[in-house]
Amino acid sequence: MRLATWNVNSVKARLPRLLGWLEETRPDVVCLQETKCRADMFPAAEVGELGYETAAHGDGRWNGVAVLSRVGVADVTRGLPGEPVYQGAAEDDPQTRLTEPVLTRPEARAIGATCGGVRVWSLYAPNGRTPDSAHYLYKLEWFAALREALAAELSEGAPLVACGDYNVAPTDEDVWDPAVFTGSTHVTPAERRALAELRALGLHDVIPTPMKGPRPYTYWDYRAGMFHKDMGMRIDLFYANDAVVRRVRSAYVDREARKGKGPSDHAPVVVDLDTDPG
DNA sequence: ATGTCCCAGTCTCTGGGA
Repeated sequence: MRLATWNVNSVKARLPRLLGWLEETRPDVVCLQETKCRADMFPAAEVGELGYETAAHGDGRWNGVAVLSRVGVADVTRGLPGEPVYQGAAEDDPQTRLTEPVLTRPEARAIGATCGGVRVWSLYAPNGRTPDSAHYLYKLEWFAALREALAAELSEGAPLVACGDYNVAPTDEDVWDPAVFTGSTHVTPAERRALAELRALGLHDVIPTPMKGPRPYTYWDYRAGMFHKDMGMRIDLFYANDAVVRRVRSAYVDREARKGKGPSDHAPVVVDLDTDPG
């Protein structure tokens, strides 16, 4: 069974590349993030022609997550119980308030589905912007809601995967130059503590093989030739419980998908599992 | 590092977000 997670940075803009990648890579289950697409606008028919069922959760312009599966989609959950609502715009200056309406409902950052006997979560953590911002506090609150949701599901011990764009580099090894990130989000102790609390629930970080270069980065900024200089970050994570980890045969970063014309700024992480021993 | 890409609305440019 082949699973993958990929922040596509707009499923509409990436559709030709997504379809080509699905045909070439043939994953059984794909978790997508930053689809930037309302659920009813998701190109389900196009991926359906390749044999995939879709479960999508989207609110339009930003965010958006989905699960594609050719081994079934059941028990779809959109959002997290108790997930926070970002109120930052209300605290900003009056001009911002005029142009950016205060959110009244949660953002589309989590969707869960059961696919081929595995409970799968596609996750897109808030960016956090700067550590002194309201958005950073929102990010930490979102992780707290995620922890509660996963704790409830993990208590059964059934196979579970929580993968996606966590917008946190777990260690200094997971950024190209730790000195550059001093004072920035993605590396703060509180964010890393949020990841540690998830692992304390019984989740394990399935670290992929980089394929090229010393580190398995999954994201490289579009600007300044960052990809070609391998100045990246590992922020797309594949967290799995014991029932999944003991079946992991291999895992890799598909950096080929970051090359060429019109790529996402993230590369997919692909994980192959042995057949469930039963 | 701040060199690009994507989105929607103000719509062949701008501002916001990452």
